[in-house]
Amino acid sequence: MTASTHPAHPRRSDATRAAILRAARERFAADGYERATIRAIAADARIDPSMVMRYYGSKEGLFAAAAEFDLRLPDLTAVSSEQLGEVLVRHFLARWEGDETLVALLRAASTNPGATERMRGIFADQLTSAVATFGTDPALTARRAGLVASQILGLALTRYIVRLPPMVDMTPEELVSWTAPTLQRYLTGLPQT
Amino acid sequence: MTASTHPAHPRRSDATRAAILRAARERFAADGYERATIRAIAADARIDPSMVMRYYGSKEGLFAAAAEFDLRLPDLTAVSSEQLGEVLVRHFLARWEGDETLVALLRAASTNPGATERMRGIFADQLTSAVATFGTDPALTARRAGLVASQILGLALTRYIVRLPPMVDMTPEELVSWTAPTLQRYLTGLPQT
DNA sequence: GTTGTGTGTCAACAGCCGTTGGCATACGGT
DNA sequence: ACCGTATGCCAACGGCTGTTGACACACAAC
Repeated sequence: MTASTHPAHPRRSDATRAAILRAARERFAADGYERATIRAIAADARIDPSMVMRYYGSKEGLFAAAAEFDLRLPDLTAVSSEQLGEVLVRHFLARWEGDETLVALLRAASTNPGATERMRGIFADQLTSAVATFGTDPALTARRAGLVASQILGLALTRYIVRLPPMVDMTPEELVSWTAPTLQRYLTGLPQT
Repeated sequence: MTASTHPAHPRRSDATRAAILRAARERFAADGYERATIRAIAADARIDPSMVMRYYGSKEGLFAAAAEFDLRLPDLTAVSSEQLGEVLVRHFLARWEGDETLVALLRAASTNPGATERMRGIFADQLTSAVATFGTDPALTARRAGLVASQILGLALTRYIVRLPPMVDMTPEELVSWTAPTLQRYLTGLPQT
């Protein structure tokens, strides 16, 4: 976003901006929105707190920048219909383990209204539209996506936030093999009663 | 706890204590741990903030009292083994809809370490021991309980915290019919791979 | 070299927070 | 009627927070 838009004028402060963003993501992920203070984030980035204000306007603005996120869902039309569940869990797990942005967003979503809405938007928009790509009953796609979100977010909550021992100890592959059938049924199973 | 232990000496302040606790649960459920201020809770209870300190010692103490919770899981040995999932979801949904304590605990668990540990304890102890009552492979009971927790907590997170529209709109019975088979498989299904 | 602009530091403000101690009042036992 | 105790309010403290404005320095353009 920063360097790519103005390649001729790379700002000297781009490194600082990036350092702030990285520290912010760490703190938000570890402490949640209200406990993560601008002073602590600035200290992590070895910079004065006022710089954060200058570059991101406010704490809300900083969080908005730090929680920018794209699920990068794969093209589900290219997946055989009986493997949808497995592909989805595997993708989400990889996305979660490799990027703390989602953990930051999830932690903050419980207390910060803005974060809640962003989380809701991500899963309502990106996931629902992905589910809609393969043709099922349009009236059902929304709740199929909602149910998938409930299991995916429950997985993340118990593994990364609450850290329930069995959920932490299981390997990604074990988690996939247990939860893939669940998602598969939510996605393609017959509507229940 | 208060009146029952000393039935001969009902404190005159029991009503105040209860009012504080009720207001605290509401605020913690609505705002989370850090945004729920003692001043706001005291105002809701129409009382001075210092009273909260006198009766509960500190904000942590107040939260500990407000988040006291028992899942009251039914005796699963009395349930036919193919109905375990349905019974469990129905019980949890009823417990969640009727008592905001769990929502308060869940909201706080994302940011407050004490709340996280309590949540972990509740689901690790109460749920695991309930799952252990009907005889399955003891080596698997912990992860079965963990998986059940992931779907149950994911349900609560998407319905009561993030408020994903499809998860909010579904009736409890619809939720039961969709998720009961999931829990059933986590509880009694064959170990995957 | 001068000027202008971007980058960074420092000190401080106002506000809210949890928490404390003192003081008034009402109650219950004798 | 008296006294100890419980209950409640009030004012204030110290600390931390997001945020702001003034000031110092570095760099690029001309």
